[in-house]
Amino acid sequence: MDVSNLFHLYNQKARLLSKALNETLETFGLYASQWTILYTLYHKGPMIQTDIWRYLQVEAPTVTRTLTRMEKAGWVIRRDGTDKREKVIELTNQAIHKYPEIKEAIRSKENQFISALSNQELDQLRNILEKLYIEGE
Amino acid sequence: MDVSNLFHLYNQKARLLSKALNETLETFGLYASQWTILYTLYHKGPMIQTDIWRYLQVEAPTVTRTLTRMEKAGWVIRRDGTDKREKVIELTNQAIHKYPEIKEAIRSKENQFISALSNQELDQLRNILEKLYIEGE
DNA sequence: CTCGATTATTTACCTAGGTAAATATCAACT
DNA sequence: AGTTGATATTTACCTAGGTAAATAATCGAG
Repeated sequence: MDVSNLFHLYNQKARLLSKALNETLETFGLYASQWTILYTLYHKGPMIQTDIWRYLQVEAPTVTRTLTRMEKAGWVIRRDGTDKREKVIELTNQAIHKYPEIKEAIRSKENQFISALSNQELDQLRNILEKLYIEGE
Repeated sequence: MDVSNLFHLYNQKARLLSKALNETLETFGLYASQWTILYTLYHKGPMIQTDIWRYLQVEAPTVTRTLTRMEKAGWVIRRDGTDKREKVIELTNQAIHKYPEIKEAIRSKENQFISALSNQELDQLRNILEKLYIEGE
């Protein structure tokens, strides 16, 4: 059995899910990738950029750029750390204030995505995703 | 149970899988997204651009750009259709010749990705992915 | 204390995806 | 035949991800 179709399907769905989520977030002037940073900062408090990209498993330049856009849009503030190489990132009051509303919109959309799945299937999916073997991860 | 982590995990794996596949394809001077077009043309023969993007479920400009890069790299040829609006895309001899070797490299890598999964889990994954509900799809 | 290595961030350059709008061609109808 | 509407592709402008290399600041050993 050829497994290529499976990965093609996987990637296709990933794209379509992001696209749909971006449409939902458009109302808030936010993008899915920015939301993952907002979400992380909301739950973990102020963080160094390095901690953010390591946690999210993306590269440093990706976070630098996304934070620049988020700063411009008023979601985060960049503060110099005591270690002058570091930048401490924290949410603005506006971001904290709007968080619950955005979170609810996303919860609703995500529930729509999985509306045809049983709890057992959700467990299976999580389990399978964690078992994917990616070298160097 | 919050389902956000599940989607975060899903997207993270999607990124890491693409990254790993791109590393494998680097030897051939090819990228994962270009491979999906090469693969499609190899199996379906010459296609109009519109047929390609509808089949792959991406937008037209995405295919325009990727084909431009693939043409420059010598993987495809763009020919004018009888309908002068259309461009017929076909693989070069070079692309057809190299296909088996690339296909094998990908097959090998993908088998590594799923090496910890049973056949039952592969079926489950395919089934779950197809059940994801994305409006407008 | 200074010099070399390490670490944090940024910059420059690449692929890939999206939307909105411009072009160009075709089709169909009066 | 000319006009109108639809279709195929492209262009311009945006976000997001990656690598390699440049900067800047810190750390540690001698």
